Amino acid sequence: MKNKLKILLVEDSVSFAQGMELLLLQHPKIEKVLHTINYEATLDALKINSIDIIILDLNFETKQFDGFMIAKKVKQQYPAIKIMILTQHTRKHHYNRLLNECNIDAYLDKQLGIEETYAAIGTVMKGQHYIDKNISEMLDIEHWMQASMREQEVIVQLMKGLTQKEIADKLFISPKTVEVHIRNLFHKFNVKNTTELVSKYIRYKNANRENIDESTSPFKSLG
Amino acid sequence: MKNKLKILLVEDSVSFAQGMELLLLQHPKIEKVLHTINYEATLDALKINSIDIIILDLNFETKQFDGFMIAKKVKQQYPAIKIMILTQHTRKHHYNRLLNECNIDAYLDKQLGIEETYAAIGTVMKGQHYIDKNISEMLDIEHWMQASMREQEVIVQLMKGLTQKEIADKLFISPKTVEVHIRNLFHKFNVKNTTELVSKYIRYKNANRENIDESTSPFKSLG
DNA sequence: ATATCAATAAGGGTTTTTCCTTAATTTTCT
DNA sequence: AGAAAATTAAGGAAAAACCCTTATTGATAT
Repeated sequence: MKNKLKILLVEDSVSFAQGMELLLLQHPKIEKVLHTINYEATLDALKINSIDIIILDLNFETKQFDGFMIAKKVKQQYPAIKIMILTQHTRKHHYNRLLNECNIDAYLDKQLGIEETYAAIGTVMKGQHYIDKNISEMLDIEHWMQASMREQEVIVQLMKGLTQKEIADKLFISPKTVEVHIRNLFHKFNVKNTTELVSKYIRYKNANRENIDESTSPFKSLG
Repeated sequence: MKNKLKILLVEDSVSFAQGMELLLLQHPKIEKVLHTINYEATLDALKINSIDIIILDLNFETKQFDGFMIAKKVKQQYPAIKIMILTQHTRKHHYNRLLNECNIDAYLDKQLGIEETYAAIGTVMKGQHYIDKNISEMLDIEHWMQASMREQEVIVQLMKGLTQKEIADKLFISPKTVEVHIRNLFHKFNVKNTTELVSKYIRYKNANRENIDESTSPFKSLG
């Protein structure tokens, strides 16, 4: 990595992109940061600029901004450009599609700090893939998505230290039913007891950090 | 809060301060960000500048940079200035000393995002105290510091879902001893069973985020 | 419409955890 | 050196967790 890097940030949240740009430019190896917000602008930018890395924010909510399409098209036209995915909502099928169909180079959790991004850039420029720890961990226990509502209610009570009997009283069901829910959770998530269950659950929850999720942009009002 | 805010950042890690400065200046209500790295420079800066808020990074490791002294002195000389503490290693006695002796206005976890800082600034400028959620949670279970080495080893195995017998075999001690360690932990941390124990433990560990702790600065090399 | 899945529940049995007490040895701190 | 805390361990008993099987109801999906 002798030359300085030129990065294109594809991100539909302008304020987030601005903060990101400032942080990226802090790094001595990063020379230039461009910013586009959609498919057309991205391809236009690539025509007139030489870009090393695209950092692509996958926002699956909006339809007019399809990260998959951008990733695929760019990799076809410019195979040398590294594509790094930034996301908040990881799903296993997204992950598989991006890695296999689109040949992306890195997969990062948006909630993580800039240091994670720097590390990913280093790895990717060496020609290796970089999958962020939280995301790979999350994928392992992606079964959480398969947990039913009732099952999740039970886990929440387990974390508080309630017994099966106490949970039954709280949810107005039989202790035997609570037992079934717990046993089903054991099988779904391949754990041996409630201790391991909540252990995995909390680590997953934390990898997802849903409490911070509300604020896509770090720039809120001061009230 | 009609006027724009002038902030003084007291921080011994220059790179961290620079990133922080950029982020703070992103906010429309923040006009100016100064930066000092020690006691004398801070008092000098206060003599020639009108400052609204001091964001003070408490680094308890180094002795030449005593956050307590700065906080106390500033509050004596300039009672109108709000002091916000940024820290990575929260301890209950630090917290008490800062709030009671030094009259600081906010207490924040360094690992958290800029949005937390913005929220804290808003609260503090209204004259209220702001104690970040992670920190208050951490203080509640600050007893973790009282857990012995052996007890912590046992918790780690509990999280993996091992039974008392299995833990005993792993640590080459009697199951009865494992039982004693677990029972002692119950009393120390005021929980009812292992499930609640590991639940609290992981949440504490995560509030502390020791895995990210190594890197004080977000600006690492690209390798 | 019919198969699949979520949620409910029970009987009966084994294993594990949890609580109570008591106590010896080692380590650590003052 | 002496006190305090950590680590070790046991016997006995109650409570809870865990495993297996079977079964009904309601919702949802192909």
